[in-house]
Amino acid sequence: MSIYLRKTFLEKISSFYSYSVLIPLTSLTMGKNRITIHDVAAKAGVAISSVSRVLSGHLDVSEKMRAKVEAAVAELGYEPDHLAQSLRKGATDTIGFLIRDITNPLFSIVAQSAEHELRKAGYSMILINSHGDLSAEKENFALFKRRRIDGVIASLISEDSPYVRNTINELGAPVVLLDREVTGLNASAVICDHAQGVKNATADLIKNRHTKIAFISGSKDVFISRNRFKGFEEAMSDAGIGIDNGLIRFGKFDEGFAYEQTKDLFTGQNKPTALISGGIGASTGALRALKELEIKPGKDIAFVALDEWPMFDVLTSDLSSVYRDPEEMGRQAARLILDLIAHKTPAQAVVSTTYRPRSSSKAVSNE
Amino acid sequence: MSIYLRKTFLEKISSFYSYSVLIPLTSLTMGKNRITIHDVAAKAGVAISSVSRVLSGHLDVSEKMRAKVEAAVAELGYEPDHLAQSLRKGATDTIGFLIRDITNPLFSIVAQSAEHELRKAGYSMILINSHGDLSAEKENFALFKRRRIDGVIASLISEDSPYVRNTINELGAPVVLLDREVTGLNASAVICDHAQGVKNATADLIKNRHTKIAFISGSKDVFISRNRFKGFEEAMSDAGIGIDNGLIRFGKFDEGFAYEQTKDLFTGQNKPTALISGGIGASTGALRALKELEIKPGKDIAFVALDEWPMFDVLTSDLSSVYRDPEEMGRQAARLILDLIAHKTPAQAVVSTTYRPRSSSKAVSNE
DNA sequence: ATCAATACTGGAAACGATTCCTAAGTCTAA
DNA sequence: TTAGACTTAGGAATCGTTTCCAGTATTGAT
Repeated sequence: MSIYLRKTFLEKISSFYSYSVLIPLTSLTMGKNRITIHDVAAKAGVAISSVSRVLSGHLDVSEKMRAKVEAAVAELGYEPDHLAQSLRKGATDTIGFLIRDITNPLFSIVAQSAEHELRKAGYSMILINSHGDLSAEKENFALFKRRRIDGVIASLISEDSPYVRNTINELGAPVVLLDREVTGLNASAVICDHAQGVKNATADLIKNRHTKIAFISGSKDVFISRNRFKGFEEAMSDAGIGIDNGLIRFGKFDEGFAYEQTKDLFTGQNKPTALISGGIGASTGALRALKELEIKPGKDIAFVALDEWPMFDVLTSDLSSVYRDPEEMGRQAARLILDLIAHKTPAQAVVSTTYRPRSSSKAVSNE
Repeated sequence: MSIYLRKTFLEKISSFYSYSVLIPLTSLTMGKNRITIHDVAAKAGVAISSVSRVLSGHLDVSEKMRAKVEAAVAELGYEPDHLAQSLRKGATDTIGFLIRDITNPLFSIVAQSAEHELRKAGYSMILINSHGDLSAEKENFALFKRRRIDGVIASLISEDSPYVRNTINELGAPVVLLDREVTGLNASAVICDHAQGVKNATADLIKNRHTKIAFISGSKDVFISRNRFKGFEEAMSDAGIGIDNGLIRFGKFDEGFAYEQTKDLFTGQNKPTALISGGIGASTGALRALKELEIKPGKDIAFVALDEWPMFDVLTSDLSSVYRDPEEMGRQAARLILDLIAHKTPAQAVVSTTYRPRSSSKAVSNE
């Protein structure tokens, strides 16, 4: 037996020589001499199945065997090949993270937080960006499938739709969605309770005698916009103030849209006295427009940004905000995907939002 | 409209309970019935080797064979298993990206930009964070090795050292380093020409009659600090101004260090009239300290931040900066690692920095 | 001392592809 | 018509593991 093994070992050794003669450069850098379970078995004089058994902590191994194998492993510095393990076991210990948009620093924090959490559980994370492109998103799911990812955390472009349902079903792996409501699927979700924070923010503006409050957000078809607007509506109706539809601007999430709408709002007939802008892109656009119009948030008008971005508190001129904790979102997403992999039933995690009043919302309406 | 919204919201609340009732079936979605090359071969009535040959575009296949196989592939919707391909080919088409620190939004942009570029070349990217912890960094390299990554892009914690050399050599895959000088290795690097931008910034401050310019940066052992300081020194010596060592503060990259140093500088005897802070963390700390001291950058003192962060231009009170393009860094890193994988010789890419004067550096010294 | 039960171990078959080697088939030329 | 060259297709080995199955050695009971 052991003779046979030794023979194959020598054969392997000799094959290294022929390789290195043929390709001296690559073999030097690429560490062609990978140590495999065969080498360990040969060194210890046992069968490869025994090595595997020891390493995977199987019950039926004698102390002598365990000692022999562990000595050989230590001496050779053997580490199992994750690739081969994956192929055999059918699990890659890898989670795909699909991010929708580069420009949103919030999501990169979510991603990194999720990565940290997953790593603790022995998983790695593959990060892919869709660049806001729907066909790229579909392609990315296909890539995940080919790579036999164990699960996906996704910040989707599209909303609940047959398309999403198909894609997720075809994937053949559990999915956690960020800020999306998708029903009737084997998918969990991390949902933010935007409404609560926006409601509090709006109520605070109303307390400062604002009634003409403008509201800019992305597409109305998307959960996040609807949910934010819901908080806005509730606060207004609680105060008995009618909503002026001319001040409500749904459209796109990008900076350009918010920029134009803000310009339009504050150069028109019916000027608002306060502005709530939904999303980081939108806030950026709105602030840029205000700057050009020489309107000072906190002085000339009241302003609340929905979502914060890195260094928000230090760097902005004391902007009020509705805050959600991106690290918490990442942690929850990781937890949910691990639960799904462990065959628990899908669930939703709700992350709360909090209104953080700063000086920009202190401007009092004098109308 | 609002009725619709309220309805979905209620659905959401109740979904905590209803989900598990509606969908008890995890195995249905888990697609156990994977289609393999065997299935395709059987369907087409040919050998699996022939299927492989067709799919890999090998020359010696007849038209009839190609048609048969392609029909079977299309009908079954077959997609090759990337895992099995990797094992056989010895390449995983995967690049590891090692990021040093979550808190730096600049690097998350670098990562995403690199990912975009690598994806175009058929590679995926695994993202791992070291959280500034040296032992975690070492572990992460080991993980990459076990996963048979084809190459690594790394923003290292440590500087050129035997430790780094060992780690990289043991990895057995090419490496691209970000902002690090490591010599005598099969490693490429993306290096930023910090000196140039800092020199221009300093010269501008000098032009406004500043001579007492404070300089805060991280550890002096690190390339980025040395290189930045070099630009500072050059501008000062060009102007014939001696450097006051009491105003130079090397230490750590974190916010806390810069905060303390700034407080110390501006409450001491020998107050500077201008401040250059190196790195995003440092700038944050410095700005926070200045805010507490009620010193206004651009009015009471001149201020230049090294590196920008997302939405820099809109959100800060017109801070001057030395800018480097993180997307360009990502692109260069991707290009370099692909070159190394293609067995080209290691190279360095130099990314330039530019001084962006804004109002915060316009304050003129009146001493 | 013999037999059954138990504890370990080794061999071999997966996992899903690629690729080398060889054999069969086709075609041209003598 | 047949030998030789050239295509084309199939079989089997391989990548590095895990895991099932069967076989041997050991133990305890009768």
